[in-house]
Amino acid sequence: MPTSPRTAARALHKGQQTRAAILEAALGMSSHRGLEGLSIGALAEVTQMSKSGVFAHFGSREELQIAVIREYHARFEEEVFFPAVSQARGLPRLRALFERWVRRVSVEVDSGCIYISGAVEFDDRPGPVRDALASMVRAWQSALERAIDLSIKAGHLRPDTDTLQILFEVHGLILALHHDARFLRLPGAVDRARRGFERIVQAQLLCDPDRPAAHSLPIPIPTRP
Amino acid sequence: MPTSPRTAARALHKGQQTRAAILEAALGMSSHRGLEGLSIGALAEVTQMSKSGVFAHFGSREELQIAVIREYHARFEEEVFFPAVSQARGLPRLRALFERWVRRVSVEVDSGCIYISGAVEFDDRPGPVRDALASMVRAWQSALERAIDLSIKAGHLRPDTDTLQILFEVHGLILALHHDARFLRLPGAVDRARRGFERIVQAQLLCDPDRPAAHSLPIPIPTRP
DNA sequence: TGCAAAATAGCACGACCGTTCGTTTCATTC
DNA sequence: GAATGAAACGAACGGTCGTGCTATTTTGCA
Repeated sequence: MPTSPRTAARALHKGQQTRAAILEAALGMSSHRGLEGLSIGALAEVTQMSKSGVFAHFGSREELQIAVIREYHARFEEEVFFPAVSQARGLPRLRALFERWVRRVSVEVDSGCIYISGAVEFDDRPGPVRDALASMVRAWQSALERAIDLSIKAGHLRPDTDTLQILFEVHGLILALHHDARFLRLPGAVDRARRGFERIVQAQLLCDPDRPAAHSLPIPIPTRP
Repeated sequence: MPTSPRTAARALHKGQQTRAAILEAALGMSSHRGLEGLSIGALAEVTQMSKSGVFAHFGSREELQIAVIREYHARFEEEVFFPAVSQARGLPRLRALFERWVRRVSVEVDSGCIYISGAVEFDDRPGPVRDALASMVRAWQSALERAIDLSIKAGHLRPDTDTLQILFEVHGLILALHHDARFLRLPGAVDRARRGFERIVQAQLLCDPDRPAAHSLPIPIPTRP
């Protein structure tokens, strides 16, 4: 297969290639230590490079942090959002979104969610990093908001449903899951989150367009390549 | 009033006095920057002392962090727990606990809850700080657990109520409140938390021993001396 | 194959970190 | 007033941090 060298789909130039490798390591590091725990020196050690070599790819620590946030967002979309929007509008799609979100967070029991840790680290530290983080979180929240709205419009949820209230409570379930599973290391938090979700949905249910219990969705467990 | 100088109830010796002042400043600092953001140098600047002067009172940064956690816990108890246990067993007490918890977190919109930020900072950083934090959080959670259990035993909540599930969901509401109010700066998060709590309680209600809407409890707003 | 450009290394800087140590200040007691 | 013990200071240490510089190597294209 002849690849035109400059714009070839996958034939990254050396620079972009190592940049991607650095970003990969940075993603792992900030999942563990948080975005503030991201250190160029430690990153250089992991990637077997010099500090300045790592540094040159991003120009500043702040830019690196923002790049990490963007990369995390892209992966989150790919793993949670995109597969779920292939489901039918309304409750099935909303269920798929939540289920994949739960799975993502429970996979992250050993690595942490950057949205959640970042929200705590930057909640009163204004600047471009916080802005980037907040805009990503808002994007995800309005995606959920749309899914809830569609569930109402589709007649799956009661028309007097308070969309933002549902969003608030569902988000709370995820945060509690992250807290209990990751900090307290309690078992069974995943099921508690799922049961909480079902309880919220049941209370607003008009008619269930899906199987009654959504505990075993036929969604294949996503594997990261 | 003659005070015997050594064991006088309130006449703290100079050492304990400045130690308390340092702790006060440290509490404020770690509410804003997190326990990891606590810096002896910055603390010395705030308290108008030398770094080594501050240091000597705690022996290490870790000990300082643990002292901060203990102090935070004591204040949390005094402000949330103790006043609430004066309420009648069962739902009234549970409502009071939640309401005071909500108020505390919403006051902390400008300063942050150490339990929440600490959980994120130390979720995979083992050591004495994490242990201290976890034991305080667990203490608070089991206090809530007891209150929920008493609500069941008192016949206020259905006997088949899953105590830990309620605890999980209620905790999620607080975390969502902290996230939305503090990071996203969304208005109305406090009411969303209250409505979420009422929804959870209503679903498990046997007979309401209190006024139907618990939005305006006759609890005086606690003011910190 | 050669050459420009991109990528990386090496080194040093200033700042801040927690910690140590010897000294000085101060209040209390004999 | 001298002696004693606690409290605070000041300077320094070794370390890590992000960030500039300047070489040097590597890469990709003519």
